[in-house]
Amino acid sequence: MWTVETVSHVGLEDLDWVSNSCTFRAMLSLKKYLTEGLLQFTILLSLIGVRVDVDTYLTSQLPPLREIILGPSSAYTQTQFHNLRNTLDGYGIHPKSIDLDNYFTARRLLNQVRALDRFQVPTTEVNAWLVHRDPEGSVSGSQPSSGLALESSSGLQDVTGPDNGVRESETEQGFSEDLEDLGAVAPPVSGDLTKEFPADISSITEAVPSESEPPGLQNNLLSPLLTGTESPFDLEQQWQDLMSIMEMQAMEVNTSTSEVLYNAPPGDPLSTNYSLAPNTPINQNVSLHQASLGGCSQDFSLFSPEVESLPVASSSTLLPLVPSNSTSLNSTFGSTNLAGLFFPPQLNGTANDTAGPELPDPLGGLLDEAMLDEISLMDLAIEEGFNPVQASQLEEEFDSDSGLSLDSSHSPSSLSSSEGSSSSSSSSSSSSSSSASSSASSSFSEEGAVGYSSDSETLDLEEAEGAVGYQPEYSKFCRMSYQDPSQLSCLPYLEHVGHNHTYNMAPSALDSADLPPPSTLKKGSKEKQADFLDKQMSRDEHRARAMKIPFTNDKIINLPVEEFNELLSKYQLSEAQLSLIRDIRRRGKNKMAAQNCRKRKLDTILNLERDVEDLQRDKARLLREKVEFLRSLRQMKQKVQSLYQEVFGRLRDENGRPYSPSQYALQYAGDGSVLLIPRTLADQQARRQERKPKDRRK
DNA sequence: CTTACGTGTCATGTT
DNA sequence: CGAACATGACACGTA
Repeated sequence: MWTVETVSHVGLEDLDWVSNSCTFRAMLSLKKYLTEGLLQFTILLSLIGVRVDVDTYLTSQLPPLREIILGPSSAYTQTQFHNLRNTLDGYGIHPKSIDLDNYFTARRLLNQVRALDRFQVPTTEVNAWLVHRDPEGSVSGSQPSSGLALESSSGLQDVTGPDNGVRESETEQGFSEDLEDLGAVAPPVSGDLTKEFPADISSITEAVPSESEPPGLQNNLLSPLLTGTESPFDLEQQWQDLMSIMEMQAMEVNTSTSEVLYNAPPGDPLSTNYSLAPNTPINQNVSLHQASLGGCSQDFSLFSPEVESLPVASSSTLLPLVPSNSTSLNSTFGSTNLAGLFFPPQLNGTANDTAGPELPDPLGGLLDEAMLDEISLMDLAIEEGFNPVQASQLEEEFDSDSGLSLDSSHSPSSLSSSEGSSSSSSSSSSSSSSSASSSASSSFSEEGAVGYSSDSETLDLEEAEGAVGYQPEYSKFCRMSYQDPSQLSCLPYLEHVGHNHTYNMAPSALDSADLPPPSTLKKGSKEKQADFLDKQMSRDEHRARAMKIPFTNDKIINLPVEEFNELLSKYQLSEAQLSLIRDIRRRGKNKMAAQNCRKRKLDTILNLERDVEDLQRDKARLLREKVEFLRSLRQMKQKVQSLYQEVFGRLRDENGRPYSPSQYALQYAGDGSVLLIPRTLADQQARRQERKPKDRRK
């Protein structure tokens, strides 16, 4: 049902409050929706110019696109202008958007996506166990100290100093728990190493996750990192998988971000399916214990001080395990720049006196991949129509190490983006149409009423008749801004105010009746003026005058039906007059309708332009966030790798010698523990694990 | 003269 | 069913 409605024809300066307002009007028919949807879609595509792959980032959650494709036209539906000033905070909803739920949902989800810049990693613990051959072949979990149980070594414990009591107790507890899990079920082992390990070694690394461990992300992130035996290709593959998972999760806007990041979907093959091997053969547990990753729950993306101090904290637990030849932890761990530790594949100086092959850098491939990904992002951003400012901004942000500044919705690049696009993509329409609309239609929106009055011309005419310097443009201008409050007299129902009704009188009578005394105007100018005024009159006005219609066209057009009929009944009118009056009324109303229609159409275009700009902003923001995530992930991996190397470098066999990275590797288990296993087994597991995600993904 | 644009009008469909 | 409204298409005037 349509009440007195009009188009909110907004100028650019009005977009703010218009975009923040929402009104809900009657539902249009499905056909209309489809028609309008096609129109909007077409306009949108043409406005975009370049292909904007917003769906990749926004799926279909943003109202504009969704509405365009699926349903109610947000921009091209009718407006109850009374509500136009109702504002909603923040992200623009289309003033005529019907689907408020969609809007709020999209808004909330967008906020959640924005919140992704806080990349949190829950606390977890890394328990490192030495798994190696026991010369005696009879080590069980109940005898942890028989082998390399360094934490039971009093000499080593002394290193920790007196303040380590708490950690020791923690260590003891974790140790015994792990013994239950691992050692207690470990059968006596003897003979060849590989034979020693159970058939289902992979189950070790897929062990049951501990409570403190997020099922999804943590394993996803860490498990591929700690299997240092994988080839760069494998790691890249895993990294790609990781990233795709992250992307999917990040874009899974139907669930909260935290849920996405922390709780993998129930069927997530990467997070479930962990089972502790019933018979986990451990020869000797020990050497490293509870090398903690706790503290990672802080904002990881920034590597806040807490996180930076993490290695130090863990080092204190490591200290008792480490013989005297360890390097300073601060020098190796506290530094943010871990590249030196990292990329030289050799373990740090403390590690290796064995001339084995260098430890393959398990993360080099990952980082390279990350770099490539980021670079490709940059290319993508540039290719897909971001203006140079945006692109350079993106580049700057990526290059800068100053942390994350992801509040990009109002970032300079966003502003420049919108400005740039509005000045470039819509230069023609926004410069011309917006200027036109801002003058003509802003008042239209302000006033809102349809109150078209063909009388405006008449009024101008009449006013001009009394004015010496009549300006031809004035009539037109008044017509354009007939909704201006100052033009209330143009409104049909106020017509009687200060309005003479000699409009339809014969020109001669009109002249004599209305014009100022002859003293002020010469007859020649009077005639000229009459001619001019004749030209100013519309055709219908001329016709009405010719047919001697006894009332104004304005009344004919704008009077309500009853009053209109009443008016007609007061006069004796010929059939030709009645027909003309009906035509005048019809045409007049249609004229108003056409004007409204055009304003609405223009408004639609402006709104679509704004939607496009919003989407481009969103896309740019999401791209920046993605880059930030990649950076955070890279930093986290560096940390993990540093920890890995640190832990590995401090492991000592029964003879106090470090383990060769070519023969042993630390294996990350799902329950947070870390096992030292022969590299051959690690390779096997890596291969096995590598296959699984691929199969699952299909 | 051509073209783009604004406007009015008509036909037709919708509310 | 008629009035009012919406809109595509066309005509016309003008810069």
